[in-house]
Amino acid sequence: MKQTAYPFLSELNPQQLEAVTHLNGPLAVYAGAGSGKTRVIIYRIAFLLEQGIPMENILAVTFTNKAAGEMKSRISTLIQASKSPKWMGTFHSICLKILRMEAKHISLNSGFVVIDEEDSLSLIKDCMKEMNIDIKRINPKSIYNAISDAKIQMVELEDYLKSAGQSYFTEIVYSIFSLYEKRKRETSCLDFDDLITQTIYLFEHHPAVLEKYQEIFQYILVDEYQDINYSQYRFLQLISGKYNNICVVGDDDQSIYSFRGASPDVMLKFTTDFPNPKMIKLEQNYRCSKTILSASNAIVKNNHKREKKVLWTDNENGNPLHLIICMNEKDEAQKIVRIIQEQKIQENRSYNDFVILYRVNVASRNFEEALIENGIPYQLIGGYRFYQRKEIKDFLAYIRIVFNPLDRISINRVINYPKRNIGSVFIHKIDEISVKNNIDFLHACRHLIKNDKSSTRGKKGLEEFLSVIDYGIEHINSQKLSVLCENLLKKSDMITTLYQEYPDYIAKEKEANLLELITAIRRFELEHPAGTVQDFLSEVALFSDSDQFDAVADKVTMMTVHSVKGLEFPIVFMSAMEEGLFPHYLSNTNAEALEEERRLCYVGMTRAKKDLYISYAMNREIYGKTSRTNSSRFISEIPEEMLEVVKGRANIHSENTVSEFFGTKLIPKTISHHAEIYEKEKQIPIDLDSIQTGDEIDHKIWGRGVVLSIESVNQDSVLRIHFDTVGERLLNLRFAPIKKI
DNA sequence: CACCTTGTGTTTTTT
DNA sequence: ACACAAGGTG
Repeated sequence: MKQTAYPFLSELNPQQLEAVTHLNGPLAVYAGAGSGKTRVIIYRIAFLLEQGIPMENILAVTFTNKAAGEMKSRISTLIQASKSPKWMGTFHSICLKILRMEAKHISLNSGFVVIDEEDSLSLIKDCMKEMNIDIKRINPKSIYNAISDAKIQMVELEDYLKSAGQSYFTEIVYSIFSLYEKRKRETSCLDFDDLITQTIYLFEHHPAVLEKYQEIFQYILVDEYQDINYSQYRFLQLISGKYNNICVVGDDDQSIYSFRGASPDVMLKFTTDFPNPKMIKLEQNYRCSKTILSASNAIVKNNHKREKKVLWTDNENGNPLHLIICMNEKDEAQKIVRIIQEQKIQENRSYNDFVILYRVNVASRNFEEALIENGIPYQLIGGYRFYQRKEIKDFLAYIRIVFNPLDRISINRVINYPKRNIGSVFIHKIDEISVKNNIDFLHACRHLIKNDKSSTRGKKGLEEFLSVIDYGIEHINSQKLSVLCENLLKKSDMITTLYQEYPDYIAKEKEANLLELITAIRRFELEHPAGTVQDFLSEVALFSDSDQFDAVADKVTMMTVHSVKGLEFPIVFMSAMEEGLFPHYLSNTNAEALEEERRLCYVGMTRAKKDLYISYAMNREIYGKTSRTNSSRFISEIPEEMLEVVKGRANIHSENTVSEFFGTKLIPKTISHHAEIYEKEKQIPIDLDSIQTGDEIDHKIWGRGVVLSIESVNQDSVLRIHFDTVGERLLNLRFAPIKKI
């Protein structure tokens, strides 16, 4: 190691420093929540570069593309160089890059298309229909899961029955699996899992290629190692095989993707998997207050399957956790919104200090409404992803067909959209022509147009469809992608159709989304001058929710607990903490799944730097019906002295009566809280109608003040009050913590 | 073939 | 509540 002083190394604690400067051989860093994990990775890369290791010999695998992007820019700042690491991204994007370059070795068309889960599902449905398997009796999603599982476990199609066992179900899976693979091959498509497994296949069958990449990837870093699955693990083993300079960073307590094939013990197994590994534990937390950290520890320590570690922090004790008890989900949303408004004014917070977390995406609805109602800017991460919206996927389908006329999934999607009188009967007819003449579907279409002299409405529609596609194919080389897309959009008549299909305001939004897509293509052209349309399309397919999170925008963030991993916020709301929702009822059946829910809860809680609010509603409408809830067992795992019930007026618009308040069944430990909150709710500090100009009031924080005026804004009363301490302030009567003197 | 009605199921988390 | 599929009618 060179003896130069690296100024940035002085910012590290001894363990971090050790992890950063460990040069050769396998290294596992157990990095607890908030222990400076990202910092270690970035500094380590910077250190490697300082040691003279070329940028292109460093591979850094991140969990999201966003994380990769952030890492790139942070490294550039740190080493003050404009060039950024070449090999940095998710497993999927890295494998994609390799496959594009090496496709020829495994007789793959290098212009292959990446299909997302929705596409995979619709392809599976098509296969099932073709095989006369009733979609109602067998859930296509379960087939998809079975296929995906097999791929993750690196079970090849031929070995599937041997490996999964012979049963009614596996036989069906096997037959659909076969057809699914055949269809994908015919149309040059790869699904998410193929990206990884095909790369491994490539390496295993072409030692020379593997060796080339082993030589390239001299230093490997893997973030969120606890969330990798078997195939990804296999990939790492292969590429690290020569130099063995692999550094993995993770936290088994934050393993929350076992449903995707990750298993928390990969982390624990690292020592036996790689030769002479070094282990470093980072146990100092720099993020959370003492209270938040110990409450989180109190929860996660109930898990049995974990590496023992004790996180500690030098941060101050901070406030207790805040428990918000709500009548129903609407009340919950209002209470949270009020707290945000209150905190913003009183603590001078900005909106991006807050994040509202929930276990399931559907829960975002009420918060969204409440935030809109109160004019609070927000960003919603997940749910309906931009590139997954129907209109976007419809239009992308046109582009995909133009560039890959074999793409049957896309053809099926838009051959009759906009409506062209092409129904299932007609499509079947084309299929027959295609089989009989041994030509692909699109050629069969042309064949039909030429040879079928009848003039049905469908035939006319087909001509229209072909003219759009042909226009695209014709100008594929003469027009820039963005220009071509603009023209295709016009030709396809999609926008006119949108206005016929939807009410104006919705159609407008969808049109805006499509224009946004064109903008995104233009941006792509600028950023990747050499990029091909396939590159753009795959980028789109691998684009994830969390990629759109904008930390700078002054907006309240809403996202699932899963997607918040890796982020931190001063103030965190964990909402809908009820049995059945969190832990989710589907995880209630086995102990392992329950432990994962607990880890998930831990992940959510440890995002909070300063204040952690936990809320639950005693009645919740979910999937169409309202039912009583029980508070989450995780709440009762928090030591009582760390928890303080938030006072607040019950939602006056609530349909629930006070007697229902006590009807809720409770986990024993929280009963006292309920009794308490009920008493507090009764002592509402101020009466809505009893305030008038000139009254003297007492504010929780600012003390004595005089009401100067009362205005009505929307449905709220806004008080202008002059305080002795801070002067004039505007307060909303609905949530101002004031008492009349 | 499109449209409407009815019925049925399905609802975790994501690259 | 919602989405989707099937089934019937114009």
